[in-house]
Amino acid sequence: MRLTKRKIATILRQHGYKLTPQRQVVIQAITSSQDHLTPAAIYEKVHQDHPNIGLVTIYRTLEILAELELICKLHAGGSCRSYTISTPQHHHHLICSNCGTVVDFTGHNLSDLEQRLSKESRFRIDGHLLEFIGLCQACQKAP
Amino acid sequence: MRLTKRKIATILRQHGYKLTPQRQVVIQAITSSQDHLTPAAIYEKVHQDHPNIGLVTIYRTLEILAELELICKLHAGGSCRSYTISTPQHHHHLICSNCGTVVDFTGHNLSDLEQRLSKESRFRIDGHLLEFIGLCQACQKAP
DNA sequence: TGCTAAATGAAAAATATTATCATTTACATG
DNA sequence: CATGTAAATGATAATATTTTTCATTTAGCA
Repeated sequence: MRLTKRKIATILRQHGYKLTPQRQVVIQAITSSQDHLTPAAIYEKVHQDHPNIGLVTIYRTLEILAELELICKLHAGGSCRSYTISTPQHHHHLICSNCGTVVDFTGHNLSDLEQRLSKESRFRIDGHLLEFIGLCQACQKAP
Repeated sequence: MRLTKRKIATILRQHGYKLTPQRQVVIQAITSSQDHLTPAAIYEKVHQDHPNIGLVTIYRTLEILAELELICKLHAGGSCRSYTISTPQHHHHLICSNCGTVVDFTGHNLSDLEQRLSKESRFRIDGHLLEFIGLCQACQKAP
C-alpha cells in the first residue's frame, strides 16, 4: 500500500518540518501520479494551478521527502533524478521504459546474495539498488 | 576478466569508429582505474599528461563506449554518471561508498524473479539494474 | 600519398542544481 | 486567539553539468 498524502503530512510534522501549502501541493502532485517525475516535471504539473510556487521549492521539498524515505529515486528509466511515491515496506521497482509507470514489488529477498557477497568480497554491505525495466502491458500493444 | 585496452580498441574499430590518440588516452584512464569515474574526473586524470584534450571529447568518447557496452554506468555511488570498465559477461556491481572501488560479481541469476514479475505484472521485461553499496575492507578499517 | 568522412577543440548555448538573502508564514506557546 | 520565532519561500544569482555549433585537423582507406 502506498503512502497517502495524509500519512506523509503526519510524518513530515513528526520530524519537525512545517506542512506548508507548497509542500502539500508537491506531495499531491507526486501521490496522484503513477509515473516517476523529475523536478522539472513536478514543477510544470504544480505550476499550472499554483504559478507562484518556484522550482527551488520543488527541489527543497524533494530533498526532504527523499531523506525521510517517503519518496524513492529511480535510475533505470530516463532521468536519474526522478521520484516516485514510496511504500512503507522494503520494495523494488519495475519501470515501463515507454510511459514511466512504476510497479512496486516485494517478496524477493536479496539477503542470501548479500551474505555471500559480503563473505567473498569482505565488504560491509549497507544497501542495494534493484530495478527492472521493460514495457507495461498497455505499451506493448501500442508502442 | 575485464576488457583490455587492446580489446576495446579492436571493438571500436570493428564498429567503424576511429582509434584516435584521444580515445586511447580516455580508455587508458578508465581501464587503469579500480574506481568509477565521472566525466570530470576522467578529464582531470587525462588533462595532466594531455592538456589539449577537451572535456567534450571525454563526453563523446564515453557515449560511444557506453553504447558499445564497453563501460558501465553506475548509480548507487555518488554520481549517476560515473563509469567503470565492463566485463564481457553479464554481471553486477558492488561499490564502496567511501573510496568508490567497484567489484564485479556474477552468478546470481535474476531470471526466476524476472519470470515471476513478468507473469504477475504482465510487463515485458527488458533489463535490470542491480548494485550493492557498502564499505570495502580497507575503508572499514580507516573511515 | 591523397581523399574524405569522422573526430577534435574552442566557444557558446542550453540544462540542471545549489546558494544567498530579504520577506513571509506555520505553528508552538502563552 | 494573538504573538514571537525559527523555518520556509521566492527571486535572483551563482555554480555545475551537458550539449551544440562550427571551423580545423586527422585516421585510415583507396
